Amino acid sequence: MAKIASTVYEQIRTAILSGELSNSERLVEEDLAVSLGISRTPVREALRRLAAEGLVDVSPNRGARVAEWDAHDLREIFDLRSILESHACELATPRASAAEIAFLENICEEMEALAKTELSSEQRLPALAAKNRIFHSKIIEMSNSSRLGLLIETLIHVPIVMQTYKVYSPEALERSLRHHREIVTAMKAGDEVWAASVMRAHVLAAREEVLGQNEAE
Amino acid sequence: MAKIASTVYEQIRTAILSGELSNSERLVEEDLAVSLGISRTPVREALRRLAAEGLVDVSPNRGARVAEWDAHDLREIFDLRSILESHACELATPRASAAEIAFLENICEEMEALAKTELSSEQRLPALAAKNRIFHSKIIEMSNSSRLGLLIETLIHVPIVMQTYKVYSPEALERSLRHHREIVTAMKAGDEVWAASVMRAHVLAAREEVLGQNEAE
DNA sequence: ATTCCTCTATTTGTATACAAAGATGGCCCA
DNA sequence: TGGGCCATCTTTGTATACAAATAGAGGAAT
Repeated sequence: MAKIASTVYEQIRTAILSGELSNSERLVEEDLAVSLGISRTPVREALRRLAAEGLVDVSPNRGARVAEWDAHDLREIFDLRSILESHACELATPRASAAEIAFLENICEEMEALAKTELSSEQRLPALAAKNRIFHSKIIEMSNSSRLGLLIETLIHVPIVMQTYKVYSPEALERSLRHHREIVTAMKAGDEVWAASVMRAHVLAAREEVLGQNEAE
Repeated sequence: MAKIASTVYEQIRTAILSGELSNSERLVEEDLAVSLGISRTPVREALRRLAAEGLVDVSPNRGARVAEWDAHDLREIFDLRSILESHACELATPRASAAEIAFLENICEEMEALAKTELSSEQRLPALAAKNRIFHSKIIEMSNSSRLGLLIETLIHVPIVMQTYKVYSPEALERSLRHHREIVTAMKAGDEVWAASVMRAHVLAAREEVLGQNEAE
């Protein structure tokens, strides 16, 4: 076990993203340390790191708690994602190789196949979400801008938390898959404006899907 | 003194931004601790925080060193800033109050007055840079998007480092001030597309100014 | 009964001690 | 003479001990 701090960081992060740690739950260093069988030092380091990523809030002398987000936060996040991911598309399009295009097309096919299966939503949604992340990550990677990737990475945490419990409607899912196809088509055509526009629409559509469910509560 | 870790964070950060710590210089925890008369613990926390902000690089078991940036990094950063700050303009324009517009106009006047003085570049550039930061920060604040502000904040560190030693040409300075004026005019007119476009041009122009000097070396 | 205050218990912040991983330099061998 | 290996020394990673600050409960005053 190389670094305890990194391990515990992953553990707490996973616990937050999976919803295991409820919203605004207090994260006491000592408690986490004993429950993991380690000392407070690496726990502390992990918490500060999570704070830097926005997954937990820490106040001086008052400790850390799981961060909380409302509809306004989600709107902000998706707006920014729509801008940054469409920029990634713009950068990626002129750089895209045939192999990369084929890779993206392959993901499209896999997702379409998954969507057609008769599995229950609970079974196929995680698989779809995983493929979806790969699709988006690939385009970001193709953009060849490490900082752009980092910015999007930090923005993506919160939607993941929300998605854990949300189910997309069949229409939204179909639209999403069509968007993916259209993005690849536009990139194949070398039209970065087209690709970027579809990506922006894609993320904004997702925003409405999530916000609609959330604001209705 | 409330929190030593925050104090030392500020100190190291200032030292990096002012160029006091040279590029890729090694930051040994023990050395920093004794030179500041404290223990390694808060130094360590400060270094990890700076790492999260991208000002230092840390490798496992090998410690931290001041981060290094090349022309490609700078290009990435200014590209992203141009997108994000123009978005801030777009959001800020419909929300701008008369008082806020007046505030921005006031900064424009102060900067123009500073530019006209007969002081040497070394004297007036820091003052101009400070006003410039206030101008941009104000617009970001007016956009009412805390995450947008955070993203831009992290992107801004590196250009500050570079600007420390760079001197803008008189033409670039004048163009910059005209951009500021035009941004305020566009916001006053309630035209967010205009405002955002000028802001984007403003940041991209700055990019060329910095890159031109840097790539020439 | 309510509000404010104080005291205590809990929790965070910092220091120090110890363990583990890298870097460095010299020495041996080819 | 040059390259590779071992020992040591430096530096980071983790644990523990102690100090400072906050939160919460209980009591006193109004």
